[in-house]
Parts: sequence; structure tokens; C-alpha cells
Amino acid sequence: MPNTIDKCEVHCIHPEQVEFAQKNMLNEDTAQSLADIFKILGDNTRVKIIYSLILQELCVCDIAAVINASESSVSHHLRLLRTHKLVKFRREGKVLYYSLDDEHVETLINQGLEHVNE
Amino acid sequence: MPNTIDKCEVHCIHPEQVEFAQKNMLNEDTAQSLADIFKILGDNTRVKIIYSLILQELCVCDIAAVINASESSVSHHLRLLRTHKLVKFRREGKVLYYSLDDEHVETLINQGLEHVNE
DNA sequence: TAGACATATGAACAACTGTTCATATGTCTA
DNA sequence: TAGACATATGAACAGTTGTTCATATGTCTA
Repeated sequence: MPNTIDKCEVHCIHPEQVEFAQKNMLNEDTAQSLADIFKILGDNTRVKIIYSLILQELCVCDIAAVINASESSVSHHLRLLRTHKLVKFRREGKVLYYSLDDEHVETLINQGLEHVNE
Repeated sequence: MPNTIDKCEVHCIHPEQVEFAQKNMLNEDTAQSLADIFKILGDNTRVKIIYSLILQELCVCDIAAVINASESSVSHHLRLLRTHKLVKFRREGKVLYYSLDDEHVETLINQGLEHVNE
């Protein structure tokens, strides 16, 4: 009974399927969070950083050497990955060792690879 | 014996781990393809389009109604999703019905949701 | 405590992306 | 064949993003 749906400003051909889809739709926040995660993974450099951390932890300058990027660039990316809980780090003296924070990340990467290699 | 590694322009602290990581690193093309897939998924509107297609096929204007976006915007996004083989369509008269092209996509979305909802 | 070193941070800029508006294409029906 | 309709496409513009360069922070050692 409550008419939460549109006010007829939008034209659609199959009102029932539209209503069904809307009932099952992600809420705005979830959709945004989901897009944000993928956005983080949607960069060449970050993909390589994450991939380099699957097998072992590495310090910043080693990551930079592995993926052939500047340390500054890597550091910026690591901050982003950190704030989104994709990587964590431990300090040992001056050196920060980064590693993956979440087993989901590796799963996502592998799932993506399956799509790429199909 | 072959010295394919750097020419010492990059400083790194743990040469062995770096070399190990480089041996296992994604090649440039794969990394780029992987990033490209995630980039596609890294947009609010596209996430919602894909999600709306998990349960049923929908035509363009219905998708637009479901996610509350303009038909033009949806059409642009669908083209992108099409060229990357994430959705396919069938024509019925004037109407184009879109659906997911690949079961990997749904898996990726669900895996992403797990990360978001942890 | 000074200097070296590993890393972080901020500002700036070019490159890229998503939306909108206008217009084009392709299909149906009268 | 003309007109309505569903969708596609192109151009343009604002907003976002990744890199670089310069500088700051924090830790160790002499």
C-alpha cells in the first residue's frame, strides 16, 4: 500500500519486473561501498602491489622495486589500501612491512583472474 | 645467470624477496586486464545495473527506472559492460533485453559484498 | 643530538571518467 | 512510407584520479 515508488516521471515498460528489481536492489550505501572496493582494485599499480603481497610481506621500497614504481607512488597507494583495510603493516625499526589484511582480497583477485583468463 | 633484473637504479632492502616476488609477478598485460575488470565494477551505477540483472533480464528503460538513472547514462554504461563481455542482450522488436553474460561477474559481486559486510 | 635513512604527506597538474544534452539509428505500426 | 518509440552515439564539461616533486615525520646509530 505505501507508494514509495516513483511519481511516474520515469517511463518503464515492465512495471512488475521493475518493482521486483527495486525490492531486491542494493541500498545506496551498500552499492557505493561495493563500487568503492572495486574502484580500489581497479588500478594497475594497486593490483600489482596486492599481488606482490599474496606470497609474502614486503617493505615499501621492495614493493617499489618489484613493481617498478616510485616509492612515493607506492606509499600513496598503500595509504589508500590501508584506509580501506586491504593491507596492514608492522613496523620494524625504520622499515614498515606490509601484508594483506583480509583473505577476501586474494579471493577477489583470483576470481578476477579467472574472468580474465577465460 | 642472466641479469634480467634492474640496473641498480632502484634501491631495495631485501634483494632475494624482491627477486622472488618478481618471478611470481603478474605480467603487465594480465595486471592491466585485471585492473580493467575491477575498474568496470568500480562504479556505483554499473554495480547497480549488474545487480539488477542478477535475478532477471531487463530492458534499458526498465534498468533506468530501477536504479533511477537516465536512459542515456544507462545505455553508455551498458555499452561498456557489453564490450567487456559482462552483459549480453537479445532484441525483441524495438526492445533490447540485457542479462549477465558470465557467471564470474555474479561471483565477483558476491565476493565483494562479503568484504563490505564483514 | 646530528645525520642518515625509510616512509609519509601535501600540492599541483595532466589524464581519465561519468553525466547530460542533442542527435542518430533501427524497428514497429498505421 | 511516415511517425512513434526504444536505444545508441557523440561532444562537451565538471569532477576525480594517479603521478611527480618537494618536504615532513619518525627511527636508528654514531
